[in-house]
Formats: sequence, structure tokens, C-alpha cells
Amino acid sequence: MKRVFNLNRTFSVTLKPVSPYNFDPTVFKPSHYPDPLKDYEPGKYWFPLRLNDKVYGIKLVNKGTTRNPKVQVVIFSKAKIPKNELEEIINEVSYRFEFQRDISGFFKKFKKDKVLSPFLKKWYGMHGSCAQDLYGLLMIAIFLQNTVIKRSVQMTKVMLEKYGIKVKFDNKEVYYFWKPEEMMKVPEQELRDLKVGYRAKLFIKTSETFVKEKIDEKELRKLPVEETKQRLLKIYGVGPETARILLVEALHHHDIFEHVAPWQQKIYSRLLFNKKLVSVDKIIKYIKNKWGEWANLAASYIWEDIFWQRKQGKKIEWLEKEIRL
DNA sequence: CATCAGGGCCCTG
DNA sequence: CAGGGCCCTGAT
Repeated sequence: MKRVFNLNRTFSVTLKPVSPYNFDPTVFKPSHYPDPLKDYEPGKYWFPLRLNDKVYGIKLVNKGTTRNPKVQVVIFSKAKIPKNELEEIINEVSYRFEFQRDISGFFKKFKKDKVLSPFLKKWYGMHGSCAQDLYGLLMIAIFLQNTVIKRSVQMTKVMLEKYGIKVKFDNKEVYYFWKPEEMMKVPEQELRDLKVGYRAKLFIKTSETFVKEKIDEKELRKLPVEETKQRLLKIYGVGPETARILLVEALHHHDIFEHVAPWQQKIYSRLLFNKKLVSVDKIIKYIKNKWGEWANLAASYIWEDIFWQRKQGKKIEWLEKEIRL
């Protein structure tokens, strides 16, 4: 199995996302744990794309403004890409970064919302995005289960180095996940030796599920949230929090807001109520009542804001305590 | 040194 | 539907 890809051939196209589209806060989410799956600099984003058994390197470059957005998509590949394949790649990138999604209604609706409007001004045009496919994001969600961030970071690193692929293009090196067909055959003990603990079983079982039940991301993208959620929850190892991550990030459902994990509860309590701890039920009701069909997108404006502040060097003591990097 | 919870989930009673 | 157990690690 080939593990290192050097991609030198390039094809470039400039796309016009639906306005408003704010490049930086859309492609980069500072609340996420650091991983070797992507690289980001202001105005630029690199990530690997696995599509139909082929591997590409994608570089996104901001060439426009929030109100008049343009994004250059540079596709790095081994060989010349046939036209139909090219189209598929562009469609996939568009989906993952919401180039075609019109969220202008969201801003219109809450322009005067007392709580939300300062955040909308600050991050106007921020969309949801996910560089990974559904399977990749599921792997990330498993790394996050019942542990501290530091360990998630470590497990991600060793697993990618041993089973992932390294993709080199544009003087960058980024990793992507193994294929489920490969992971389902790895002996559990071999994974346990990498100190991933009982997650070993989950990597294998979920991979098996993806292969045997032919979980089709394209199909799930078209289904209503609730049905998708039920299907995801049937996967062994996927519970409410993992389902939430997949629905919100990989499948871009901006409306649901039904689950808050304990660490998120502490952060939302501060951000929304300026209190140490407010009940999960109260947080959910507050967000749903206020922002309804845009509940999750709205919450993400408030959520990512504090992490941007942190990234930009602001010391927020109560937050440091909750994230434990 | 021991104990324990942490960016969950499954299983049991 | 509540509660115990699970891998491992660093904090206490």
C-alpha cells in the first residue's frame, strides 16, 4: 500500500462562492484540536482529498472579499485529470466548504438580534466547513472520545504515521486517513500497542460498518437531519456527541442543536449566561428558542469567536482550564 | 505512591 | 434509565 504521494501537476480554477463568504473563519476553525491533516495561513488552506480511490492535494487561496468572494482552487495531482473527474473534485470541494450555500437569510434575520449581532458583524459571512469526508471525521470523533485533548493529538499522530497517507504538494506535507477497507483488517492488538486503548475496537468496527453496510455519504447528504441522525446512531461506537459532530460538520446541518457535552456546557454557560454552570437543558432551550432553524450556525459564531480570541493571543483563564491542550 | 476524571459509548440490571 | 466499565495519561 502506497503511503507517500508526491503531487506536482496542477490545475487551477477560480470559483465565486455565494456572497457573503468570509474565507478565513470558514476554512479554519480555531476550536478544533491541532492535527496534521491540513495547513492554514491567513488567506490559504491546504488539505488532501481522497476521491474515488485517488488522492489529490487541494490548495484554496482567497482572491476576493466577503461581499465579493473569489476562491482559487488549485488541484495537485500525479497525472493529468480527466474533465469529468475535475468536475467531481470541484463539486466536492464546493460542498465541503459551502461555496454554493446561500446563508444570507441568516444575517437578515438576526441583524438586530441583541445577543448575536455583534458576532455577526465580526464574523460576517462565516460558513461551516469540513475538509474531511464523513469517514475521516468519524475517525477524528473517535480520537476525541472520553479523553483529554493532548492524548487525542498524540493518538491522531501515531495512527496517521502508521496507517495514514502522507501527501506532499506545494511544499506542504499533510496527512489523510487510511481507507476503511484497510483499517478493518488491522489486528486489534496492533492498534492497542499504539496506546489508543479501547478505541482500537471502534476504529475496526466502524471501518467494517462503512465497508459492509456501504455507508454512502452522498446519500446521507440528501436525507433529512432526523433520519440521518438515526442512521448514524446505529453505527457501533457512534453516540449522541459523535453523531452531532458528523451532522453538524461533515453534513452541514445548521439547524440542529440537541446535544451539549459536559466541557461544552461549561463554555456555553460562560458565553451565554456568564455563569459557571447552567444546565444542558437550559442551554439547548435558549439557543433553539432564539435562533431556531439556524441554531447551530448561530451558536458557532459565539463559540468560534472565543477561540479566535485565544488564537490571537488573548489569555482567557477560565477557557484554558476547560480545554487542557 | 494511589486515585481519578477526561471533548463517550455500550451494556447491564 | 441510571450507573459501571473501559485504555491511558497527567493532575492532584
